[in-house]
Amino acid sequence: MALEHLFQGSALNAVDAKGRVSIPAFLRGVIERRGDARTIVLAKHEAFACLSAYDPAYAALKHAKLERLLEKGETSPDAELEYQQRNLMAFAATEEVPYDSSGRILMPPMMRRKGQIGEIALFLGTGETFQIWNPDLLLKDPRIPEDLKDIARFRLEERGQQ
Amino acid sequence: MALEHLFQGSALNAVDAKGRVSIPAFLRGVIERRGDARTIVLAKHEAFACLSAYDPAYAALKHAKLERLLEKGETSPDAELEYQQRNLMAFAATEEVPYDSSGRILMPPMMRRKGQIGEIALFLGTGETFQIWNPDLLLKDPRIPEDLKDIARFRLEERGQQ
DNA sequence: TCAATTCCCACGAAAACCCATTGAATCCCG
DNA sequence: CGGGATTCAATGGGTTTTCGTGGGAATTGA
Repeated sequence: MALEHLFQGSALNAVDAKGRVSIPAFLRGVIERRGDARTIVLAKHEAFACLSAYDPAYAALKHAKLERLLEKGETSPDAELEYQQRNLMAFAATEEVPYDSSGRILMPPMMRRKGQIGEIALFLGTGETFQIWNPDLLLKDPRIPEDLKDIARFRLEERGQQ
Repeated sequence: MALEHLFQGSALNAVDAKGRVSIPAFLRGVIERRGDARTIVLAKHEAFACLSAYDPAYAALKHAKLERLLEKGETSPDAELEYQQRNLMAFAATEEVPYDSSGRILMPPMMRRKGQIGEIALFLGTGETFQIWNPDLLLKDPRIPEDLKDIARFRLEERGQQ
């Protein structure tokens, strides 16, 4: 597998009154290098109180990964069911949204609620995908490494001083 | 693993008013021989009060290693969480910055603070990666071998005489 | 018709780009 | 071997472009 271009870095962007958010340029760059889409796929993260996001090309890859998992651990009826459930989550519970010429998406209301995103969205690159957080929720989560919280605090501070 | 080209040597460069720093040419040479990118990845060093830097190719290698680890030992929820945490640290807590035709990067403010880099940056090659130090902090660190501090002192002296 | 969505333009700050200078290292050729 | 010429690296400064963001006009649809 191994994707050539990886999402990395962090940024804090505003969600305006219309629900628009700029996808940071450095993430858009990766999306457009991976494929020629100007679109992102949004999903609720499986483990954290945030959204998971990626490009359409990655969605296909993810599907292939699930298939492989099934074929490896197959024979068990549990595995089959789990596969069905994962597949549902991977595709039905996601939304694909395009970004405009200035790099903004219109955050879908359902996703905004699922991710509990308020007026400010924290973007975190995680390699194959990236995450979108309500920064306050990240700071509260005990599973998040302290060093990363420092970064979130720095971004908040940076923005506050303007 | 084993990368063919290794970072070595030391240099002291200025950080100007705009936050720009020249990446020493001998380090750039290694980056461009490893891959064809003209960018470096910056991260806070895990142990020292400095920054760790490397090329994107090395970052991808690191990622592939993590992936393999997960696919081998997965299913345990602990393993899954640890994977998430490592991924966050490896990608969200780092920044990728391009250098221009004259070999300079714009040191991101967050990294500059994390590494406590002032007006002068000390570059040290360490094989697979290189480090960027505030020279004063290096001289103060008791864990740094005296011989290395001598090199730092020499570089400072060299520069002072101009 | 009114509300909501999409499109378009505008602005300020920041980043990327371009050019110029200096000093050091290297080359070249007698 | 020496010394002038040439190249390259590091750095300073100005200009252009991009990015994130707000707001208004146009369009859609109930």
